[in-house]
Amino acid sequence: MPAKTPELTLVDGLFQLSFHLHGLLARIAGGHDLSLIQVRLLGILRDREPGMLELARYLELEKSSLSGLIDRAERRGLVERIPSREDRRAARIRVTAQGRRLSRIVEDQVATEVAALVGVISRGDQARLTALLSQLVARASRPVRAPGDGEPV
Amino acid sequence: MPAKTPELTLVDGLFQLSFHLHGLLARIAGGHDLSLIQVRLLGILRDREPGMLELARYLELEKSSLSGLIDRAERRGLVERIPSREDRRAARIRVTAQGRRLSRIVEDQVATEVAALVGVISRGDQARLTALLSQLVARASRPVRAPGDGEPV
DNA sequence: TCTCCTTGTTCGTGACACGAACAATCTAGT
DNA sequence: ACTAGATTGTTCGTGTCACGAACAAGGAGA
Repeated sequence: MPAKTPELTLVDGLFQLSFHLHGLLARIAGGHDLSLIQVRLLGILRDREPGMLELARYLELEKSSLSGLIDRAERRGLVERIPSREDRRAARIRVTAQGRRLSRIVEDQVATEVAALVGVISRGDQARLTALLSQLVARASRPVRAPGDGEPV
Repeated sequence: MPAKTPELTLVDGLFQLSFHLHGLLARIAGGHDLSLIQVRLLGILRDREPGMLELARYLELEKSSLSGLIDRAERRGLVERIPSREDRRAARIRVTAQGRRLSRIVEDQVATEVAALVGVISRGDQARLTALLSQLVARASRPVRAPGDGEPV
């Protein structure tokens, strides 16, 4: 493995930006007494009303981790447990009006800051960057497949 | 599904990629029983031997948070506290050979996976992406200064 | 009915982070 | 030299987040 290839610089750039964005998000969320995971939670609940297990899959958490997370969010009035009528074990998680409001505020603030950040490059470059990122994200969200694997049927 | 503004799509792309990279790093680190913060710690110690306060600044942590972090890393033989001879309160933190080895393994694995990820775009596009990221990172790493602030003396 | 599966909680453990309070030491002013 | 204050790092109590094991309750199929 050669030491200083152009790829390494790209890797560095990707991670530096990645850490910066995470820090930005954490800082803004923290300003509203929210953690990253809670922001993700509210984001997911924006257009869904999942059960605990479903929510655990979205967040890639164990179900046991979720109980406490929802407990704390519910205690703060951000979400509520809606008991299911078909299945008396189950509950659906719904974001409250307050949770939605808070989520919006954070989103707007993040969008503003990131817009300021990407404002340093030209419109055309922004479009190019968007296109490049789209390709990477598309690849990233596809499960890694061993070479020679065919398309799943 | 055309978005309202191109910026929003760019923001989404940035965050999706950012989360993916964080997850990738966390997954690889976890495979070696390391947390993200410990990987960062080892990375910083790669070419430094800072005191606790200096290290806290690098990691953006409170000094009290660091004691436990170093305790755990030291217990696992990844770092060691070197008592300073000039100042008997202070200690410098040094990565051990084992810590360096582990850090290398993680770095290589990450580099490999990210290289595979960026491999989906052409060499030329990789260079373009690197250039664009560099601009963003340069902007990001400049501290935001309030209007009227002078240079610190 | 009787079993097995599913849904969600509880409990114990541990990493991580913070602030307040503390001990030890260094430094400056007198 | 001596004292007052600053600096370095730890300890302690608190809280969030995450996990796995064990559990209760309800559903579903034989």
